[in-house]
Amino acid sequence: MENVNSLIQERINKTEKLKAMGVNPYPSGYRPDISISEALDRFGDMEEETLEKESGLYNFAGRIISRRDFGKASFFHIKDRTGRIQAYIRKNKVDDVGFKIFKLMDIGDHIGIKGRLFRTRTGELTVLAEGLVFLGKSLRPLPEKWHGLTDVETRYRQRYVDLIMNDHVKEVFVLRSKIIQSIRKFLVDKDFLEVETPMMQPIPGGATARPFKTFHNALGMDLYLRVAPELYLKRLVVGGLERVFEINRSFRNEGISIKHNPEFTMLEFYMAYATYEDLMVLTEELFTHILMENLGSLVVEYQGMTIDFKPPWPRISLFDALRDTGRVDEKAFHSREDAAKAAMEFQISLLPRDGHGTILTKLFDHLVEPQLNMPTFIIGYPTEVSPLSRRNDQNPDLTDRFELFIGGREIANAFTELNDPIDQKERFQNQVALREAGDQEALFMDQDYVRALEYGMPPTAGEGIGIDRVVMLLSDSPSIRDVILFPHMRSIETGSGDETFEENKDK
RNA sequence: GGGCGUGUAGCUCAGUUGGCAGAGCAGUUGACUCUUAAUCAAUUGGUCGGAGGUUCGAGUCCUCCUACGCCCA
Repeated sequence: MENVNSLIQERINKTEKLKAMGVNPYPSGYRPDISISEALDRFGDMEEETLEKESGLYNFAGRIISRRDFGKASFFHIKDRTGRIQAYIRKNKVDDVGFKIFKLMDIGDHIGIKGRLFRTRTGELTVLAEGLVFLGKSLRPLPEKWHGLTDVETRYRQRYVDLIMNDHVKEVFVLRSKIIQSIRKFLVDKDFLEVETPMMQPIPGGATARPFKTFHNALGMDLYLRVAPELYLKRLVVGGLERVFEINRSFRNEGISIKHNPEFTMLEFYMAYATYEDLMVLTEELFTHILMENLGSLVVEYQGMTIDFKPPWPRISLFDALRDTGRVDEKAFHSREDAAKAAMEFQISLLPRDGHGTILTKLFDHLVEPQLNMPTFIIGYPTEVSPLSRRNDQNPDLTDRFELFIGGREIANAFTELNDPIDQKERFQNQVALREAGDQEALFMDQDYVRALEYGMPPTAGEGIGIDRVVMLLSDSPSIRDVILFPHMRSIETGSGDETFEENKDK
């Protein structure tokens, strides 16, 4: 158990004193009748004389976040979800017991204040307390008032403290929620149906990525956390749900970085009778909608660069983008050997099983992707790296697919869906061969998905958009951890008594 | 997996050439009924991330481990 330090002990002692006075340190049932922002909005601009006449008695509630004590009076600020306001308590305005209770309160405690508003000599709108209710004891001291909490590890591990101390953090997560609402509204207005598909899947699919594995005891079977909802959503299109979308978590058992969290949120949507070209237009429309609704502008400052989202966005083929760098020999586009040679020049690690298309895509990822700051559609992905995409009619080695890059990162991936069950089965077989050759990211054979296609999927296009990355762009956040409330961290040594961990270790 | 950096009081941080572990804020005690980083006086608080080593002596030097950050794979 953790050592109880003197600061916590001091607060426990105060709690005991409150109890001795007959005060419940954790009461329930108190209801504020005005929020802080409401009070500020309604009375903030009022002249002092009007304020005196108009301001009635209100019940406020909030957490004490600062205090300036005098002998028989005190100024302090309280904070609720909507804002912060100053309060003033005077011994002769509340009774002796009330003031004694206040003296036992600390920064961090929750308090209910009955009072009316006035303006101090310095002009700040302030609640003059006529009564107070103790609403909840905080046993741990909050970080310092001036520097606040800056230690990133503590900010992520104890997000609750981060949220108390850093208003900007809360704003990011409010924006995140609003962005998701905008997306939902945009799609619902276009007659898309929101659905939920399995996160625990017997066969993981829909993306080339390493999955997490778990075990269902009652069924006696392995299950995987999904790496994408794709194959289930497309089964629904086969079933006649011609426009579907899902916004939820996917899981990838890969490294953690500034742009990767093991669980992340993705929007995937599928639209029958549409092509990947239609989706480029739709994507521009969607981003315009999100940006105008939440930021009121199509121009965004991100980490010192200015990103202009005004459509149309350039569409460049992957090979052309690679050519345009001028850093890859033309021969690399025509033979695997020369592509491999080019990759070696840039110290890109290759595997013997990597085909020509894979090598060129790796070159693109290395040389082009980080440079694509303005919204850019890259089209013409090799079939080899696109096992679920429809082949291009002119060139079957390429697919009807695009990825969207913004701020040097992949934001979206979309394609006209492969709805030829025979071609799909062959693609799966190629993936299985890669898996057998040791590629842990390769797709599994999914017979049921092939069977679904055999019933006939209408011509369809689908897209996945990384929500976390979109929120990063719109909130000017450098790390994905800044837009995920509880990002993954290594667990701190829990000691030998952690039975839950021991029990699951063998699985 | 590799490289660089960081870890000292509840929080934010100093700590010199290896020589008594510090400051501000918070806390405690006292004064104070218009302050807002309130003020004034006094004062408590430490597994210097962990283990080992070098040394008369280690927060400081060395090795290993650990967590976090950044870069690379």
